Amino acid sequence: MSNSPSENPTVDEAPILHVDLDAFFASVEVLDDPTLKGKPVAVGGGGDRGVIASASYEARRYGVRSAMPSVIAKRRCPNLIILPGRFDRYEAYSRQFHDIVRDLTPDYEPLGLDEVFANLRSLRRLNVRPLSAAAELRRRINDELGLLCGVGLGRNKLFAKLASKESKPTVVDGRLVGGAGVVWVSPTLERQWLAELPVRALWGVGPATAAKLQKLGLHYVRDLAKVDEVTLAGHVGAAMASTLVAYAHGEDKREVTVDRVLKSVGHDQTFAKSLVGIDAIVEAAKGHAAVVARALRSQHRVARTITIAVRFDDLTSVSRSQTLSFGVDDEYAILAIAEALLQSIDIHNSVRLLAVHASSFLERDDNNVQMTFGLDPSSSNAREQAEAISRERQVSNEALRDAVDEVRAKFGKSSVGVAAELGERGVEIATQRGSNAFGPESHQHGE
DNA sequence: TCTGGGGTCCTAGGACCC
DNA sequence: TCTGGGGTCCTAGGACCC
Repeated sequence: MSNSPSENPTVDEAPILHVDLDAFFASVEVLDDPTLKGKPVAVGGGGDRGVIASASYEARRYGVRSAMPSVIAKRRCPNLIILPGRFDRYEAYSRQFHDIVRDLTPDYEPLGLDEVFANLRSLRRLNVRPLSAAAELRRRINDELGLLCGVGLGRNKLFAKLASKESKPTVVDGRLVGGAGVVWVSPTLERQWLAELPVRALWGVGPATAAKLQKLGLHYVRDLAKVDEVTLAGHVGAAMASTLVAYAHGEDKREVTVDRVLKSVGHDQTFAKSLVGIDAIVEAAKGHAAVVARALRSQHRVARTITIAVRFDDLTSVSRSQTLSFGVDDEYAILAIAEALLQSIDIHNSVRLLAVHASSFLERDDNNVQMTFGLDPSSSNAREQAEAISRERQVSNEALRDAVDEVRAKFGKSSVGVAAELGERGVEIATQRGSNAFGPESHQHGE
């Protein structure tokens, strides 16, 4: 369903562009180590519980796909080279990718490291044609980064994304076929094309929703176009029903949002060997808290809500969260809350995954605790600053202790003895940082 | 085939305030 | 005394995306 040669849409006809880098992580690995070229390469977890994040086209010929358990991937392709992933490298390439897109227009929105939506409307006055802009984008990404990509053009995000998928090469019977590079869905064809797609092709329809739709006899997008939205809402929820019906009619109100604001950071880890007992879990939580704290500080954020989640060996999960009246960004505070929350969970089984997340961000300047003590950033008196920080930390510690107490009170009934013991340790951990008020970290505030 | 780690958004119920 | 309803925040869980 690609563009016919005679068609050359204007920016008004094809305002939205979607670029998707081919086999991104795996391609970067091959660029950094040319001896991998032509071999089946994947990036992901190599262990028993690993999953493939990205697979080269050579690996795809054997049926290796992203999100596939590595054990299965190895079974399908015994020679598969599974690499652990070097995200700093992918981020470096991603930044260059974004630089190239930005040369086309600053009006773009990244999705993960390897995809971008761009709004071409601001190019109207420059008389830029979307097809030539897309071709130039591909050429630069290939020349300057050594990466291949697919580009889709459409009336909205829905069609641009579907088109970029269509632009990609696919594996059929072990052979690589197609790969138009740039695809535009023309208005005369878009309805019919959409109608024939399986519901699973739509954004937001995953395995669970697809199964529900299947039960309702809705297999293709054309089926969705005829369904009563209120009835559908009874099965998939109001928001999902509304967007699905809109998509089925080719409507997509999502804008290209240039500066999306980060809303949460977290760290998840699936252990090669499940953890047994609360002590091992709390020990692991220390590392998680440190990772999350670092992420918060690097984003210049403080978080009011700490969430922990555990997944047991039977694959059931539970989560607990606590929202504080103030924001935190250091590992001791995060750990104190996380530990109290962990104590509230009935650890009835060995634990395969532990997650610690932070959300409800406050700008540092809006943080209640700091506000209360009116730290004056204009003051050049280092000693005053240090004393203010010390006071602030003390109050932070008291507030933190109260917050830990609150968690204990909320969940404590079932395990009073354990909770009491935790409380002591929680405060001890919190105090540890307070005693460090004049340590290295105060410099960044002080002088 | 037996499921990662980084995130986003939605839902439903309860608490609380007016 | 018994009662309503809207708005907002919090919590737990689920689904989805790359």
